[in-house]
Amino acid sequence: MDLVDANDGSGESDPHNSGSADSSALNGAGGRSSGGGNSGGSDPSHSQSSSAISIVHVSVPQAQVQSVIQPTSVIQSTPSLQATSLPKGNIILVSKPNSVIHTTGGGGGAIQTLQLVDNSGLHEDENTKKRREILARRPSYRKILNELGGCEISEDKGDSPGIDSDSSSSSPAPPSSHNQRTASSVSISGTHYQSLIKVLPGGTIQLATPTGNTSQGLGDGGGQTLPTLTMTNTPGGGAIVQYAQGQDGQFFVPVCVTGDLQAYAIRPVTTTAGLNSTGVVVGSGTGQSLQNSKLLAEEASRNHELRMKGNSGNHSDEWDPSEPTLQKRELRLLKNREAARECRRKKKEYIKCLENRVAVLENQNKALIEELKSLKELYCSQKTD
DNA sequence: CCCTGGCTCCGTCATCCGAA
DNA sequence: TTCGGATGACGGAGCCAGGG
Repeated sequence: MDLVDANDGSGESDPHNSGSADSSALNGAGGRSSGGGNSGGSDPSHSQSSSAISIVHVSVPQAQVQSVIQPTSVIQSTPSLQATSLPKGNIILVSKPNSVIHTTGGGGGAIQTLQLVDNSGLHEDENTKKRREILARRPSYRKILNELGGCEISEDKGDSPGIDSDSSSSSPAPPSSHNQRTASSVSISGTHYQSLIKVLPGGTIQLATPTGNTSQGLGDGGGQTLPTLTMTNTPGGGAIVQYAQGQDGQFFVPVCVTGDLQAYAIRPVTTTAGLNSTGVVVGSGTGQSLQNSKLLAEEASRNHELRMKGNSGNHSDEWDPSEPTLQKRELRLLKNREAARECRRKKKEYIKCLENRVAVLENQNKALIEELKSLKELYCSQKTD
C-alpha cells in the first residue's frame, strides 16, 4: 500500500519570517525552508509519472474521519461511478499522483475506487519553471495558501472563504447546520468550472452531478455528468468538496474554510496562459476590488472636502500649494488602512487554516497509528495460527 | 477603586515586489 | 522607472482580569 504522507505542503510560514512578535504565530507554524519548502503535494517535481497507482485505504472504527485531497491530484471521475459512501471511520488521504480513493465497507465490504490521475507530469518543465518563479518571489499568505492548496483565504469579507460563489454559493454553515449544499460555477480563461457541494448530516460529503439524476444534483451543469463522492462521519459534518470540471480535467484542491470546515478549491491541471498563478477560483474578485477603490477614492475626497470646509473658517483665503499632494496622501492612507485591515483578516484566516490543518493531521496521525496497531495485531494473530 | 499587565485591534510607515 | 498592493514593524487605544 502506498500510503501517502498527508503533510504535503505544511511548510507554510510567514513570508518574511521576520520573527517579530506580530508574526510569531506564523513563524511558529513551521518555516518554509528556502527553495524546497513549497513542495509537497503542490510540487510538480514530486509528481512521479510512473503508472503505478497508489491506493490509500485507512479504516479505523470510531476514529474521526478526515479527508485530505492534496493539490495536483486530479479526481478523474468515472461517469458510471456510483455514489461512494465511506463508512464510519474511513479516511481519504491523497497526496500523490495516480492515487486512488479507495474505501471498503466497515465489515469488509466491496471496494470502490475513485482513481486519481496527476497530469502535472505532462507539463513538468512548465511547472518546474513556474515553481522556480514562485519560489523566487516573495510570497503572500494567499499565494502560499494557494500554492499549497491547503487553505484558501477568502477574497471578500464575510463570505465563505475559499469558495467561489454565485447566487447560490455557500456561506460558512453554522455548527448546527447539518445539510449544507453548494453549487457554483465560474469561468476562467474559457474554462468553465463547476463546484458542487453537499454536506449531509453526519458529515457526508457528496459531489453532485449538475445535471445528473442523483438526488444530490444541483442546478445546471452544462451537460456534464459528474460522479458523487460521499464521505460519512466527518467531524462536525464539516467537510466540503468542490468539484471542478474544466476543459483539461477535473481536480480538487483542499481548502480551509473558517470554522471547522475544510473545502477544496478548484485548480486547473495545467498552467494556462490566461490563468493567474494560483488558479484558485474565488468569487466576486476584481469587480469588487475596483469598486472598493472607487469607494475609497470617493471617501477620501469626501473627507478632504469636509476638512477643507472645517478649515475654511480658519484659513479662508489661504491656498495650500500642497493640496493635491495632501489629497493623494489621504487617499493612499485610506487605501493602506483598508489594505492593512484586509491583510490582518487574511493573516487570521491563514492562522486558522494552519490550526485546522494541524488538527486534521493530528487526527490522521492518530488514525494511522490505530490502523497500524490493528494490522500488527492481525499479522501477529495470523502468524500464531 | 485604582493600577498594571496582557491581549487585541487599528492606523501609519517602510519596504518589497509585480505590473504597467 | 513608476505605481500600487501586500505586509512586517511599531506605537497607541480600548478592554479585561487580577492584585493591592
